[in-house]
Amino acid sequence: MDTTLDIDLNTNPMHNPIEIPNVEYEKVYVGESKSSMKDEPDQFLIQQLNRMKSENKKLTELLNIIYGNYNDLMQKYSGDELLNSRKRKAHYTENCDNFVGKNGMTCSCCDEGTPKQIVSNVSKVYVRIDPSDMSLVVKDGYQWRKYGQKVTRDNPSPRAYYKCSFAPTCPVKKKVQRSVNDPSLLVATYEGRHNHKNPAEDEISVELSQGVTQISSSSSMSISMVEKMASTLTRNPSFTAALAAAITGRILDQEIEEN
DNA sequence: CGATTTTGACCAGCGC
DNA sequence: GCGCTGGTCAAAATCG
Repeated sequence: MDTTLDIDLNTNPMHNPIEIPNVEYEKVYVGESKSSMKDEPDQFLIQQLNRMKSENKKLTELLNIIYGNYNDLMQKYSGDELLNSRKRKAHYTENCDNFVGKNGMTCSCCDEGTPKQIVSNVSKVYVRIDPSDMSLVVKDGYQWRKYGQKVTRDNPSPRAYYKCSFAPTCPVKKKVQRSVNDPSLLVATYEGRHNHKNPAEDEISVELSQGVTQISSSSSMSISMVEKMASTLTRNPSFTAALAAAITGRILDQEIEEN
């Protein structure tokens, strides 16, 4: 059974059932004259900031909804293979699973069915890949160094072991292996949390700031430019990966707070 | 030439 | 204690 859920990273906020103040958005970009924008660049930036805050709030709400849906889903799948205990006693408790589709992703975590001593920074990410693709590579925005590969007993496909390239400063490790049931699904298990920024996120924030600078300095800007930016970002695998990482990080933070 | 990957050896936990 | 297994190490090979 395919448990992968897809979220379309579309550029149209109204696609989302949660309403985002798009009217205001259009007013800012289309309705205002060039001169007024030139006269009040600060006000324009403040409006931009407020709009982004508003969208951020909506995204947070959406995330909470996804979170709730995930809990429902995990209750149904409490006996699922994903939660099977390892033969070897684990020194951690899995507390977050993430699902990443090829064209989008959803994420949630905090399995209520797992033992209660929780809190470790272990998460799973599922990546849909081309079945003919034999590489065990999960593009998550971080740089990894492979330090081992093993064939495990319960899965004919090899498991690859990676450490963060920033090791030993950054203690994060990940294991990547094809799903035993679905060879087109890569299962990446992350252990620990990065103590540095995601290089891809840095890249994206640079792109974004450049874009905003370009918009605010342009007298002939249009919504198409914004759409183009959004399109560029959503087509960028690093962006979607970084988004997944950011969401995972947020959820883990929430989990730690709750415990 | 430095960084990364490959791969066999080694180590430790677990069940019997 | 022994064998099985997952995880890690480290030298050699490969890559850019």
